[in-house]
Amino acid sequence: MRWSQTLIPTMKEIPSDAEVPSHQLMLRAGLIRQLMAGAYTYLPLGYRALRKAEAIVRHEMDQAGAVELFMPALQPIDLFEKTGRKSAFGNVLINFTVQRGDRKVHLALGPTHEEVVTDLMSRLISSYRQLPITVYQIQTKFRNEERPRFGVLRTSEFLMKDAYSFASSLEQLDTAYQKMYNAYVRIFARCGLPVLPVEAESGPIGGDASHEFMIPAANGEDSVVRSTTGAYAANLERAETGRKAPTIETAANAAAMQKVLTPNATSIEAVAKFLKVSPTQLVKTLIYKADDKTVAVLIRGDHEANENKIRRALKAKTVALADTAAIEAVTGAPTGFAGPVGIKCEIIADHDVPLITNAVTGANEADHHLTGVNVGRDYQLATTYDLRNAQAGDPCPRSDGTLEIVHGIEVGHVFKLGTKYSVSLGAEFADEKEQRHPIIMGCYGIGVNRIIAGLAETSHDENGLIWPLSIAPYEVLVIPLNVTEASTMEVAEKFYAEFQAAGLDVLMDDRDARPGFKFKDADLIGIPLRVIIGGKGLKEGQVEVKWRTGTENVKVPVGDAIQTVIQMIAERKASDAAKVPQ
RNA sequence: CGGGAUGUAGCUCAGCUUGGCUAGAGCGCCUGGUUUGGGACCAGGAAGUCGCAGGUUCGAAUCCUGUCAUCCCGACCA
Repeated sequence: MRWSQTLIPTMKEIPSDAEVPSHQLMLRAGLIRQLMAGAYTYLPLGYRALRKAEAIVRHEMDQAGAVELFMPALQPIDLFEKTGRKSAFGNVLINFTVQRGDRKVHLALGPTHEEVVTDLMSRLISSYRQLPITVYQIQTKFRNEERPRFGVLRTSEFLMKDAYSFASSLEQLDTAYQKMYNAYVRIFARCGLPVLPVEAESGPIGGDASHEFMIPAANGEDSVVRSTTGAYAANLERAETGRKAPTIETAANAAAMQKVLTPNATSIEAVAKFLKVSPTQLVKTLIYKADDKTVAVLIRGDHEANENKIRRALKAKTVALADTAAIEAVTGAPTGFAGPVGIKCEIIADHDVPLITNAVTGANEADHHLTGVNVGRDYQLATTYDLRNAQAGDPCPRSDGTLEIVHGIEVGHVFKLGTKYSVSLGAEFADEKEQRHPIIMGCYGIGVNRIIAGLAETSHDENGLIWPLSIAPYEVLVIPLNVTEASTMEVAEKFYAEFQAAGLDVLMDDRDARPGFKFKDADLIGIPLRVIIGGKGLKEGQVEVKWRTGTENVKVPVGDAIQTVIQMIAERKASDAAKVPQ
């Protein structure tokens, strides 16, 4: 492609609306333009990169034995009503009614395709002999994000590769899951993305039933916990603290319990400040409604409760903070003064709570707290649980390392669904004894746009983008320094034609602009290999070749240059491919 | 949905506090010329419903009210 004949609107200045690096660079390099919050046009350069990512995803899905199909984005709302996800998605699900003749039809724009694919397979699968099978598509998804942000990282319309596996046994599901997991590792490696697979909230099957693939990045929306030894990585929602259940006994130096006046001190900070003690000395007593039961959850003052962990510890379906009436019913006091001593409900505690000697807790009485509270003497615990979010410095649950917290961009997710959708949509198969069972499913998503945005976010320098060869919109950029010089253009045109003939993706900057201007744009759009033709070099019979990441220009005789460039690209491809795990 | 900020030319911004003639600059764009190895220079030129609506006023980019949009923080995120 000739630069003058395509549309690459580079910008010298940073658009004021863009804050994160990927957004700034993708705008400046002419990859995207915004239509509205959360909706972006992919300009020619951006679309080429997106399609390259798409091609890698498609190739690896095919290699993993998944079969491609294409489902409608437009979906009937009743499928979502059957699975309960109309209310689960709430406002995120874009849905509306349209008039068809004399009736109204209620439609949704697919935020994902579990319903559609399960409905489809329920009609197509009848026997265990047809299983297992994995299908996938690459398609635009729609979600009415409450707050689209970070440019292209979080949008209301995005390209997703979604795959769904259908199995007749847990063993088949495990195999399908592992194939997808391995394919994901290869996909991100081929895209040049340093992803971290982390354990994620896993839903009904439990165990290692869900992994997210995270790009470590300062602007990532997810918090990821990882061990310094590399033995463990998990989403903060999921991460174990690595703490063990302590022996529950009253400390030898337990002080007497005292009731103290703490007017209007209802928060941990206020109480700590008022009594001049560290928040680590306090016990937070959170009153939860677990299904229909009211429960007091004890967490150390400086820790954050994790509702998923609480729900699992209580074996409840749902947990939510209790309302004021329920709190007053068990504490006999207004909100903010709950404590374990004398409370009228079940108590569960985090591992770190009984370790606090002479704790400060609420007194279950307005404007009062207790000091010198000790487990075993003042309140009783049978056991303790992991109920809080992990923190930096916690021990690693799998090794002798410690945990640290990093931010990450979620670019992929693999998930063992189980039978949630097949049960609600009646997708069943008959086994060899003609017994009917719900099909066991898995789902596997990749945000294709996030591959591009993630690269822009993490692979750049002060001059612009740095694309890996596999995703770069063009592999080679030919720069004739002066397009008004016939001798320069003769060489440039020959190179351009020969590179194309050799199957390289080549862009030629044929604009009548000064060299410095072209170099700045070249750095900005980040094409991996640059061939510079003109000036003194050409008089000496040489052209210059430079990697975007390199510091040195390599001078090559004009006659050898075509072969040299073709070879450099081939070698880089080979060395990139060698880094991809089998 | 709660909090904060911003809307003036394609982009970055000034002008607004204290209302006053034809609304400015840099970059970009067009024409001509000189230039040509890290975002050139000279001369000329085009381009703006000052987000939108209403109000106050002799007079509004500027003051008031409403509204829309965008960005950031938080809540939310199968």
